[in-house]
Parts: sequence; C-alpha cells; structure tokens
Amino acid sequence: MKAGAIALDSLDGGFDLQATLESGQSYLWWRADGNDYDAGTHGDDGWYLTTTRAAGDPAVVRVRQTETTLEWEASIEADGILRRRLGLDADLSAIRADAPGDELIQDAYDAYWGMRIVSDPAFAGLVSFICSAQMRVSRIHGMQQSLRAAFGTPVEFDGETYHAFPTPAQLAAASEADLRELKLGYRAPYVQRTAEMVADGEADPADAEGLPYEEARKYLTQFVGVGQKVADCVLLFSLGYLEAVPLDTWIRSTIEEHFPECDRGSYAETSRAIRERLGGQYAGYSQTYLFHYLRNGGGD
DNA sequence: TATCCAAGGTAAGTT
DNA sequence: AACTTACCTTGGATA
Repeated sequence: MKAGAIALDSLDGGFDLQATLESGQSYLWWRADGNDYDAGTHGDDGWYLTTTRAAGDPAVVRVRQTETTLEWEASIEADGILRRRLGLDADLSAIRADAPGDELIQDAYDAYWGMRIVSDPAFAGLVSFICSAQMRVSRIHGMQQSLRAAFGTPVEFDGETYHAFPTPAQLAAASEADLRELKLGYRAPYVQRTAEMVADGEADPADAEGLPYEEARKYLTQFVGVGQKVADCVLLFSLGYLEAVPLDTWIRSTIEEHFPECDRGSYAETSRAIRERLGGQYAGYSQTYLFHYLRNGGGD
C-alpha cells in the first residue's frame, strides 16, 4: 500500500472534499462508512473510495480530508491522479472572478466554497450519466456500484476485494436482460449499445477532448442514450470543458425564475445564452455551485 | 395501506 | 426543426 498527503492550505480557494464528491458531479466514488450519499453527514472516518487504472491494471484509491491536507492511501502512487480527478489544480479565485455578481450565484459560491469540478474517466463518466436520465441523484450511485459488482474486474486492496468499473468490453458483453436485472430500466440497452460502440472502436468518448466545445458535444451525442444534456455532463465532469452548462431540470427552473431572458426555446440557443450569462469560459463552475446549492434548499 | 408522481432525459414517430 | 409520447424503477408524497 502506498500513502501520501496533499497540502491544501496552499491551494487557491481551498478544498471541500464532501461537497466535491456529494454534489452530483461524479457517481464513481463511494463512502467507506457505507452510508448513502445525501445522508448529510460525514461518516466516522470520512474516507471515500474509487478505482482507477494504471497501465490498464485496476487500482483502488481512498481519500479523506484533514485540517490542512488531503490524505490518501492507494494500491498505486495516486498524487497526480487525485490532483486531476478532484480538480485540485484549478484556480478557484480566478474562476469565481469570472462569475456574475448576482446574489444567488455568490451565495452558492459562499455556501460551498472549496468545491471543485471533478474529472471522471471518460467511459465510466459516460456510462454513469447515461444512467442518470430521469433518476434520483441518490440512486445513480447504486447503479454504478451494481455495474462494478456484476461486471468489473476484482481488485484486492488492504485485505478487501473491490471491483474496478467495467471496461467497454465487459459491459458490451452484458445482455440487456442482465442490465435490467440491475434495475437500469430503459437505460439498459443504452449502456449495452454504447459500450459496444466503444469496445468495437466505432467511437470513444475520450476522442471528443480537444474538439471545439460544441463539436465535442455533437460528437458525444452519437452514443446511444446520450442527448445534449448528458453530453454536457460528460464534457464538464470528465473532459475538462468548464464552459459546459448541462441544462437539467434544476438549471431549467432556475432559468425560468432568475434568468428568463436566457430561455431561447431550443437547447443549443438556451445553452449559449446561459453560458454567456454565467461567465463564459467557467460557466460550468457556476452551474455546479448553483445545482448543489439549490438542491440542498439554498435560495428559498 | 393504496395510489400517484417525478426523478440531473432520450429516442422514435408526427406535424 | 419543433412537438408528442413512451419508457423502467422506486422513494416519497398524497389520499
């Protein structure tokens, strides 16, 4: 086992691990205490786990936040991976400086200051957001855990057996019926067929990275079960497009209430308008703070 | 206790 | 291109 600690006091804008991992950005982490996300409180030890891959081999990583550090233990050297996955190198102050001064938005930043945008592995992020359609945030985690347990490669860590997130080939080999048994519902064929596309080399979500934003979003919608909203989630939470603003039910009702002039009818045009309104290149950050703030009753 | 409803939407079929 | 409708499942609300 390897271990380390990342200093947080020198980090611009600080860090809030719980807000980062429990704000509906990523469904690929879980709490060591076994409590569901949305339980509101930290467990007694505060550890969160996830898996990653190093040279194709699955690895387990766990982290917890202390006063001044992000402490980690893993089956591999995890410093660089954690910096990327948890957005630790982002300059939060510079990002916030680009956000509009509206009270609602500033209140959201104040409430969860230190929350960062994650960077999930592309395929796992894609699958998890396909699963997110019309699903409660608290249930999406469970579906990803079921997928791990049923199809993921086992990996030992600290005396326990965990499961890596399934590879495209592992999910492509699943049947729709298998996936429906895991309670994916109508998302089952979406996941199976998308996995098949990636496994067959027809397309790869990671290939969207580097394309201009709207082209990248268009590229992702070729996957089955991926519309513009899910594509925006993958761009924002996996591929580093911090300008992406997923138009979900929460942000849509926020637009109705606070930014009605941004409602342009179509997704593409409303997306442009709200992106502009929320500060352009970092609009996704404001959206993520707003989403978490509103979902937890802020702004009432 | 039974029924209803909406959840971080998308695909397929019409107009 | 814009507008309907069907779609799995389930926790929480309502009767």
